[in-house]
Amino acid sequence: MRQPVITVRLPDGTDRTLPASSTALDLATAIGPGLARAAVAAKVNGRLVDLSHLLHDGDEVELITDRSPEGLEVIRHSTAHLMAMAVQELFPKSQVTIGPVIEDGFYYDFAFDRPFTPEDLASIEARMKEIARRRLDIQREEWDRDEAIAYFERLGERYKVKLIERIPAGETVSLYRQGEWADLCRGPHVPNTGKLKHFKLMKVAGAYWEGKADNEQLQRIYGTAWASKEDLQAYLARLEEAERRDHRKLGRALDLFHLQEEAPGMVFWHPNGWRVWQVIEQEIRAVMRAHGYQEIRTPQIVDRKLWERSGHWDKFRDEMFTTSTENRDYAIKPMNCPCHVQVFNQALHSYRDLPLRLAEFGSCHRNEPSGTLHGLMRLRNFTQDDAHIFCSEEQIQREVGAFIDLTFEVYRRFGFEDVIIYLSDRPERRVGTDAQWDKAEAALHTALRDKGIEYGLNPGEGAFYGPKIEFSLKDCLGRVWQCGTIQVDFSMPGKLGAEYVAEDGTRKTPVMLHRAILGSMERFIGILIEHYEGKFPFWLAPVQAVVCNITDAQAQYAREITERMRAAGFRVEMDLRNEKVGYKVRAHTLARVPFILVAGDRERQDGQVSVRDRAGNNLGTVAVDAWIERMRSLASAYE
RNA sequence: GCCCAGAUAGCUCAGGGGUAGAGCACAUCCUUGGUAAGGAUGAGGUCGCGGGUUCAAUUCCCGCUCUGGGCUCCA
Repeated sequence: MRQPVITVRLPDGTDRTLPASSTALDLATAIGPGLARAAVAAKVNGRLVDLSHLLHDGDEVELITDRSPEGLEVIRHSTAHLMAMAVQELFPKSQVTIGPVIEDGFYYDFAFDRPFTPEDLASIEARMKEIARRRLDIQREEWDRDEAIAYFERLGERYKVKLIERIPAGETVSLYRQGEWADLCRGPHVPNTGKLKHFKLMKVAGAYWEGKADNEQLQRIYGTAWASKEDLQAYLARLEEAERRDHRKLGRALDLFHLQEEAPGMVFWHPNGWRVWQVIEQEIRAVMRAHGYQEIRTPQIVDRKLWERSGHWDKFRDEMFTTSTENRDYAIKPMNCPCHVQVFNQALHSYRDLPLRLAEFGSCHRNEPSGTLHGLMRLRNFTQDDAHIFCSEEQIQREVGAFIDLTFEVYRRFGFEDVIIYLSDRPERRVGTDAQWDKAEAALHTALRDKGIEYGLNPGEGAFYGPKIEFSLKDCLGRVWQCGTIQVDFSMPGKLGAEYVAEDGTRKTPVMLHRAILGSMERFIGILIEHYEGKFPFWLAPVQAVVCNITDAQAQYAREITERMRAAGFRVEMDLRNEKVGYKVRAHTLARVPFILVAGDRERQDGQVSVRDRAGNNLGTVAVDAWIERMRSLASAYE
């Protein structure tokens, strides 16, 4: 009698015939033992499933190996389960909650009567290795939803019960079992704990149940997992590299700035850091002027009444620094817009004045929660490259389009090509009419689409006063920081009495666009430091060149040529110390000075300098005038 | 703000119930040396702040501040 068979189709279009009741793993084995070893899951008719999944006639099957991104996710997910099992073996009182895959790894949140310590982490990791060696089969089980609830209730797993209760009654849920331990999970998982080899637990942290701050706090353990030892090592090396780029370390090493206890979240800029700031500020100032902005300056401390009128007092009182005299209360400004409206209001404007663009390097103070402060990236005192565009509704789209172009131009100039863009649209609580929101959102969408820009959508994440576009850059650890933004505001101009006279002689309220390109000057400098690993391009470098003499005999010559380069507008220092030239070269190379100019007797005789760059290349000996020309061309090319 | 960890010389870090150590940096002297560290000598610390335990605390305990990693938040 003939055995029943099924035929499945592989991704390359070929068909394969297998005995009925074959699993995905059987298919892998049939194709080759290497594939069977490497396979961690399968994709059947587009759906990710376990290797134990039964195949049917006509299925389209793709085997997922540990080399594919999906396979890696399966490994990480299974490693999260492995960790949870290890934790519960070691700490039977702990309760499991959720354990998702994240970029580069996974985490699992536990409820436990005490926090996990770093020592716990080591023993958990050791137990994970041990369970992996047990080579437990990981099996999928289908449970009735109510029976699953009963099961986890018996185990005292309150959080799992809550999770399953959200699944409609009567539905089937899946559990994955490895040995005695099982967890509610959609899957798929690797077939056996023995497949999990290259992982490391990274850190413990608190995290709120369901991500809500008033819920109980859980213990989160972060881990990383990879398909191979090499990948794991490469990842750990990447973290070390990130540490080398950390703007806080480089800020100290390059003497750019410091922070200290007496002024938490506020920066002390050192001469080198402030030079970088000044270059950036002058650059932005020039760009603003060229694009029709007028720079202004407004007060730091403003009567509370203005913040009440703008609505900020109501919403952000706790985050505002305040001060008072005998009979008046003030707030140190947390933002510039109300002040800019005051400037706008000092004249009766015609529609002919619009769009009116007012810019300010506005220093703002916000009393951010202590736990959120982070180097230059998140501060209590920061300076925005802020501007407000007062315009009519009809002008929104053009202004947004022009701003997008400007933003990309500026980012490119600073060396950033990788920009992450999100559009946030109307939240539930909002001001303005639906018609206004329709128009404003459409203006933002259209402006982005016209430029052919890819962007994501954050539904409902807009400000209460209008939709916005946000432009973000990444730091050395891949953390994303918002820099640029443009926000449509229907609310504040009206609240603060801004008006213009329209063509027909009636008074109208302008729309206000809040916008910033760099966002916070401090944050942007932090990202720049990490992006360049402190090796600022020539035009941005705090010290662009250092002149080093070889012996005292060239000290006077070194002074002369330094002065000439300074007179030409360059930031040049000299090092006349009684040290060998090798010592000086090393010092300034480590300080990331773009060019080291050695002036010895040979150079002095011919009016030259010997040029070496910070990468160690010898650029030869050139006449001082020629060198100044070379610096000019580098600076004007933003190199 | 919440959870965990940390705070020792200017910087990076070691140490440990009996008032402290390295490297670099700094100062002085010798050396005038051609592209990543020349040599010698020296100075430098209320061991974050406050309280407790102890004959004795920088070390152990508690509180606070700040920093770091997360969580929440971010006009």
